[in-house]
Amino acid sequence: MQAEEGLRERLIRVGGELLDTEGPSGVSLREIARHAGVSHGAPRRYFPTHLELLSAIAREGFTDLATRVNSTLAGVAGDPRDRLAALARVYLDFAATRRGRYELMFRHDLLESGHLRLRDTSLPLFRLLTDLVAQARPEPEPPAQVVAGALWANLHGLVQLWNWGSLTLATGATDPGALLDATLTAHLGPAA
Amino acid sequence: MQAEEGLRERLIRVGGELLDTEGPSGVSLREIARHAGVSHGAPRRYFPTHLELLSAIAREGFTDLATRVNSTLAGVAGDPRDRLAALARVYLDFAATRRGRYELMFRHDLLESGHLRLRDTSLPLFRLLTDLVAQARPEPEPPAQVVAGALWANLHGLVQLWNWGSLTLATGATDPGALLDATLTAHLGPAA
DNA sequence: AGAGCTGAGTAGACGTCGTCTACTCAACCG
DNA sequence: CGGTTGAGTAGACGACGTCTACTCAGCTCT
Repeated sequence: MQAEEGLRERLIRVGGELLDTEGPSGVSLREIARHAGVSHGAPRRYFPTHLELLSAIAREGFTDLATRVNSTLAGVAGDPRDRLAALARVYLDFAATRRGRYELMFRHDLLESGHLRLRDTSLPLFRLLTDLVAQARPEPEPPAQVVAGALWANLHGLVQLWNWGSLTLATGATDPGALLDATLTAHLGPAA
Repeated sequence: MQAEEGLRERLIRVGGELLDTEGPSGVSLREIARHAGVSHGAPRRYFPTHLELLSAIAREGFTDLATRVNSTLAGVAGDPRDRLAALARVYLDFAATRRGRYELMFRHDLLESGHLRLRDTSLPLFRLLTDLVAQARPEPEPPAQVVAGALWANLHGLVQLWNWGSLTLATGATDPGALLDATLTAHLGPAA
């Protein structure tokens, strides 16, 4: 049984669904309101501006991603390299299946990142990544933070270029798995 | 002496300038027309739709990037590793100084990538990258195309996250140089 | 019980946007 | 000199984000 859902939660939910089905351009304030069954002015009570509604949806996306990562990692004990690979796969899968949300999450021009403390939800994820890198790569140089940054950038770029279709065209690959393996090997050394 | 500039070229030019000064959201069709000193309907004769004007601007961005890369590479002879590093630096510099254009170039939701043969201008760049990788990394595995794809993804992600400010916050770095070095070393092996 | 307040949502207006269409008007051609 | 064409203008349309005035049910306080 679901707890009764207020308009605020409904707007976030409907907005997220619309984002995945219609893409970021189809998610106007009025369209979300229509799908939620309220007038176009109603969202204003909870989200003074379109930006803030979108930011709330993005925020929910980050917490959702964090939840998935954590629950996946709970099931992969042991070798930090394997855990890192699992994390990367969850990341790619999230970006593929919740594509609209993922795009929004990194469209900083649409987000009021500062005010809504969006980073509070993305920073723990990065810390987790850094910790795993430090465990998987005992060498002190370059620092784990730097490797983690490069690795994250690589994952993020992989997703972007893949979703855009550039990598399919350029490398002829049919799924990003091979590129993911190359990425992990490059940053962490060969798999055990 | 400049050849006389038609409205078509003027729209692309002021659009690009506006993009760098105001960001992607400020570049409405009407705003470009205003800055070009024509009525809001005038662009329609050359660009039937807003999308096509933006695509033309993005296309010009790709050819500009290619020009910069080629002229830089012409001045860096010898070691393919050095040439690759130079290419990467030009890429990052382009993204930083012509930030608005760079953002647009990878906003596939705003671009009619297929129709305008946008990829015709980006594909040669990737071929160049692949060739340099093949020269810099004689090992056959993983294939140069895969390494080049991963490297490009890494560069692209580096730019995105850097411009967003995420990497500054997460890694404490003050410029992306350290991450770039780590990236190149990861994908190509240690520098000579 | 009845008056007054409050909070949630409605409805209409405003300016801007992209697009469409009808028009002006100078240049050119026979 | 009449007619055509091509470049740009001007006004309309619907959709958008925002703002503001309003309704109206539910609550409290005597």
